[in-house]
Amino acid sequence: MPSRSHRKSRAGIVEIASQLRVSPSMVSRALRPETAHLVRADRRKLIVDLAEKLHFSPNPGARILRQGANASLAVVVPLDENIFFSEFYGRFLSGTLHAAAARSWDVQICALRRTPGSDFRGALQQLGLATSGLIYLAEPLAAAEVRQLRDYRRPLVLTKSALPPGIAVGDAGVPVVGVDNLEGARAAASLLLQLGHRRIGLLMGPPTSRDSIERRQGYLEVLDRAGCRPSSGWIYEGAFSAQTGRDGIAAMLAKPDRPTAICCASDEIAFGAIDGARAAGLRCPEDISIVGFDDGPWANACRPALTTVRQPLADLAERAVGLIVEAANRAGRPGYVQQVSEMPASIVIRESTQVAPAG
Amino acid sequence: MPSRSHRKSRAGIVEIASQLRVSPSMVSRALRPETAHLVRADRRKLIVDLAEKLHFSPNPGARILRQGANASLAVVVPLDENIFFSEFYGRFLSGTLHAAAARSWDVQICALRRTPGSDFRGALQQLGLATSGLIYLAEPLAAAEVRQLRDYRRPLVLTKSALPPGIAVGDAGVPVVGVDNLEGARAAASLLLQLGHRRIGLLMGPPTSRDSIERRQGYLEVLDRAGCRPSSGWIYEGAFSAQTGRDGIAAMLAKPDRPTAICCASDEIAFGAIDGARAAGLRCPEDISIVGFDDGPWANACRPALTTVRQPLADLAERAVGLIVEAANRAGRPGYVQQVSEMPASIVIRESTQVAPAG
DNA sequence: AGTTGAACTGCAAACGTTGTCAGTTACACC
DNA sequence: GGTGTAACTGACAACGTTTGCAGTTCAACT
Repeated sequence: MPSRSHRKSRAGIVEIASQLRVSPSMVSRALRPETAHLVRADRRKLIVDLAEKLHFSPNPGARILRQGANASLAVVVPLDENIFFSEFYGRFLSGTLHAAAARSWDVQICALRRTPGSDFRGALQQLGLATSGLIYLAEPLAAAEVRQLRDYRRPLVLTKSALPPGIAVGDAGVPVVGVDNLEGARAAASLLLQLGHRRIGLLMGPPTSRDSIERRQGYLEVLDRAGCRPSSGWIYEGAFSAQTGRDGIAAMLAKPDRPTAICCASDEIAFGAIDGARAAGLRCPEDISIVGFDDGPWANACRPALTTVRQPLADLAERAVGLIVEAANRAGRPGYVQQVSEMPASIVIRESTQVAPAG
Repeated sequence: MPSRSHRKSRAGIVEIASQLRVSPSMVSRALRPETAHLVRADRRKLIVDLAEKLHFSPNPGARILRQGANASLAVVVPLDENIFFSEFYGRFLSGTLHAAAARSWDVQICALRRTPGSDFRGALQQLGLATSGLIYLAEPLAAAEVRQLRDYRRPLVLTKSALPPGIAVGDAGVPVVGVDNLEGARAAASLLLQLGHRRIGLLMGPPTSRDSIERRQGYLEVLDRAGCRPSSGWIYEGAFSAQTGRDGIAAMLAKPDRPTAICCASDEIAFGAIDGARAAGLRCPEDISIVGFDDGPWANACRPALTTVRQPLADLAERAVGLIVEAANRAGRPGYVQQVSEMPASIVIRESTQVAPAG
């Protein structure tokens, strides 16, 4: 903990005031843009100069206390070594930073270590202590935890990915933002069909992941309608990792009949799939078309550049921040309006897809 | 800004006290672990229960004000869309989160938009308003800005990458943490020499980047000593991006004589180089060995897995947080001890390097 | 029953800033 | 010189919590 003697060294507003033989009020006024016009110019200059010289900065505690709240929100992330590597967290967070900066809000990022027995809501409470709102971006919650969250007394936004698959977004009782996985997956599957592919495989994420489930559903919906439902040997599930892509495609290629196109549940899986295909002597996109899901930075930097579904994570973050700020501003408390925001995902066509090879 | 009526809804310590006909002091004591033993068990239970029921959480402002400081630090990052994508920021930040969590400090991440004319120190001041310390992780500073920072009155740590190339780390006048680029680069170059490579090219980052300069120096030092200084056509500089790798290797392969190994200034450049080599019909590592610098998550996930220099960014972050916490705890102010911490970088040998081809 | 000490409790004073309110000054105008 | 108005100023009371201090209770001893 910061020592308390640290504070002793601070020159406060009264110190400045007494040196200048002015009242503290004047110093306060002179130093804040909103009220600066209230003090005579020459005096203001004196004050500002001295404040500058003394390296004055207002005591945050006092300011927060006085003003009742501070313009800051906390983002709760899992305490995981690699979270920033993931497209999802990285881009969402940077979007949050942007959106918050645009409103001159501060962003606090807290890691949440969840242990099964611990008081989840209490921990969250603790984390969000010094902020006006909370965006939950960490591991999927249990249904019971979502219920606990309903009466959380500060502005709170959940990401859809954190909502357990069993709960519909509309029933969460808490504002939820998410990407329209269904529509994105449908678009990807449709593209492959249009390119003439009929034998299409699926490389999906873990079956416990809401995102993976929704994407799978979107793919299958379109393929079913076209009469191209993949056989079970053409559906492979694993972690959201390159290794899953490599393993999955190896498994598919071991079968007698092989797909000419693959839908993946993430870019990373797609990279692994391209790599695995190459290792097996297949060229992408000539021999096999592959679409990812995310449109992370690598999608455009790798070769072949990846055709993929763009997750509008920045928009998502913008929306989440917007909801928080709005809720914080809503003076009275006219009850929670259930807010569900699904952001449209769109397909980005690059090099990893091509018309289906003849035969 | 959060509305002020928001606060009205809060049940404070006095509210609890009056409902229970106890003094606020008792409530305060009962609710904080440090002082809980001072209140009789039955009473404490009453208080804790009611606090729980009312979803009480202490007003952060008042607490901070009273205690003089709060256990939190701010990390200043650039307001850039892709920062989290970069290995550097991502891993450093996640390290910071870890280190802070271990000390139960909070981390606030602020984006700093730097405009040339603006008051840099003031902006920083503003950003770190509510925190006890600052880690500067954003764009390289100008020499004048570093000078301004010397008398920053709160614990502050700079990353070496942010220090302009003109200033020695020892002269910054501010604690600096960084990676020992020199030693890392030397190790990489030595490895290639040991593998029998003599024709070695360099794909470097921008000549304004301190990191790139130091890495280049490390490479050249070792190569010079072995009598293998690359000709100027074998040294290519660009952004820290895959495209630089692709462009650079294309340029080198256009020359009559080609290198058998390449040292890169970052993993990303190395990925581009591998890709470019492949596009030109060369296999990595059989025809050309390539080493990166960073050891980001992709280094191990791509094929061939990248031989690279591991940046101990988590250690770096740990050290930075440690310095901040220590400085915050140092009760008196026995002057700034100039702290320079260079963390050792070590080489990780994977698949992208091999003994030099004969001839 | 009186004494002692430990365990517990409440009062009141901070912490540093800001907004309200009631002045006080300065200045132009009659 | 008086009046009216606008511009400026200072005193003071919050904001909600923590903590030093001075009690008060209570059980265990003489």
